[in-house]
Amino acid sequence: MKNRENEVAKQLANIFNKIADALEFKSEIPFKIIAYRKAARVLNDLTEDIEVLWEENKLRTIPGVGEGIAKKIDEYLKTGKMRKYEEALKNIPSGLLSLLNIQSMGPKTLRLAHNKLGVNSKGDLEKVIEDGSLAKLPNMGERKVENIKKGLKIFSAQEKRISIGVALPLVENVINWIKKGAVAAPISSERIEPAGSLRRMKETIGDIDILCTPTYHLSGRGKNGTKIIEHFTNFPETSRILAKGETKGSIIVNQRYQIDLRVVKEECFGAALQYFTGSKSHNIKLRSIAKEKGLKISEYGVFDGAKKIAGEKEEEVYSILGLPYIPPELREDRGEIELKTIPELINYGDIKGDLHIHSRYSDGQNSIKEIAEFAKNMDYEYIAITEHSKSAKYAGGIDEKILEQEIEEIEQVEKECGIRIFKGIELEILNPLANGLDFDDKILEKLDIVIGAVHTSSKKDMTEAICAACCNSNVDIIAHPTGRLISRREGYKIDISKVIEKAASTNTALEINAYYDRLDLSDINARKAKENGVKIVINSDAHSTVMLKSMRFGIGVARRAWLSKGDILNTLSVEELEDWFKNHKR
DNA sequence: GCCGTTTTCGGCCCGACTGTTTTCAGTCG
Repeated sequence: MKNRENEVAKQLANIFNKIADALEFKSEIPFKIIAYRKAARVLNDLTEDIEVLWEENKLRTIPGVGEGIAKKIDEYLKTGKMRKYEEALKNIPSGLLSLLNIQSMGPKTLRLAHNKLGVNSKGDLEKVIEDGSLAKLPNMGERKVENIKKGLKIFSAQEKRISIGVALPLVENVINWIKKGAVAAPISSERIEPAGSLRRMKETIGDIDILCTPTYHLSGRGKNGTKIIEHFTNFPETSRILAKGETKGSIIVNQRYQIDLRVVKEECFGAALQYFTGSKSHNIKLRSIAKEKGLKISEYGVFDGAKKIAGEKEEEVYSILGLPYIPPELREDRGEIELKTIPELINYGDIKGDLHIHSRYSDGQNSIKEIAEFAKNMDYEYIAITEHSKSAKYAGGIDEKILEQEIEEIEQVEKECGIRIFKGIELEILNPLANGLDFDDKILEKLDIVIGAVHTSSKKDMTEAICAACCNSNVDIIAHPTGRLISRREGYKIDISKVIEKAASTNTALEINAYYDRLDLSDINARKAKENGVKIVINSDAHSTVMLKSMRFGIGVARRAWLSKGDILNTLSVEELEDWFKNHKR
């Protein structure tokens, strides 16, 4: 039996990453660090159950796991401990290594700040920035400190928010846990749903809210709410219980994530769901509309004087105000309340294929065949294999010769698996000085799909280079157009409005990259692109088969951007898409 | 610490960029 989302493999990945951080901090040989990081990455995305592999003595079949790491995994699975981990973290204050996540703060700088200035925490770091002592260290200066300060700002802003990619699976686990503790109630229609920014599919989430009705009760006697909440607070990964009552429970999970559960009566569930979903400004506007009509909205329902006139279903709350039902992803007070008709948003089942996937040929984890089979199981009609091109050396970029070999393999697998596999490349857009694209047109013409992409973190303005790529008749899509990483860095320097205009005039599609730390384009930019008539494509940018599942985060962004099925390239059928590839730049 | 159609030892992770220097150290992808 597969354990929950391969929890143990993820724990191990986390441990190996921390070891790598610690070794980096101690300036160990880089190759060891790389090896730990690789093992961590592979374990994090592992599809097989790690404990099964362990029992069958097959740990070493995992790529990146050799004798040393296999031994450490074995030790951990046997004893729940790992000596190497404890040893690596010895003498390093807890919390210090997390500062490595600050942009421009690498292991060398951190060590220097720690050794010379006694920096042990974020607070210490802020202090030595302010009093100027950090800038006085060797090889440091005003500008470096300024960059760290900026990095710190992003780090602080994101520190308390949870990425949707972490929050959603976590909530699903918690909901399953609550359901598992429930006994089918005599009344049907028991309900449990996440609310808040998570339900609105925001890219980052503050606290996680879950609502349920008391019909989710445990066997035994006692008040329903109390029982449910008692069970909720026993969630295995709970590190602290903040509150535990009859209608509300609140826990901290894994030392970091706050989750609230509210138990609300069946007849109020719709109103409560609406209320707790927000956003705040959306709700304020609804309340003012209600007021004009002489009504009052609260989490308990819609009231005409003392009389409750709606509340069981969320739809009622809107209809009673004379509004169409507004999907959660639109509730940001960005004009959705004023709409006469709500756009038909793309649905989670509308995507027919994934057009940006890496296999083992570059830095992906799986073979083309594994990817094809997985995609077929997801009911996709097609996929595209798009490795990094040769200049992306750090990501195992491939040259023309290997690309030709890969094309042959793709054709072979396509025959075997019966799913259309487009032959593609994620083509490096070189920085302005290096001029142009990574491959010449001759080879690009052989491919079905060319995705132009920038990866280098150059501070040069990339607008012109990307616009030039749009003008190339072989380039179909621009991947992750701004290059931001939500938790770590702003994008590269780019005038996104210009890129959108150029994409529109050249019929180049722009990507919503569904990887949860990118979600790039953002909902705001994607909406701008739509308004300019740009085609959007939602891609997973998967480096492993598991990552193919992250498509839903991209669809969330698309919904928040008011996109419909018709705006999105990979809702087309195979034939329509082939047609598009052939003709969009003619 | 991993890995092997060149190897059980000796490669692997390299190049661009920034900001610090006066020839180079550190970060990033």
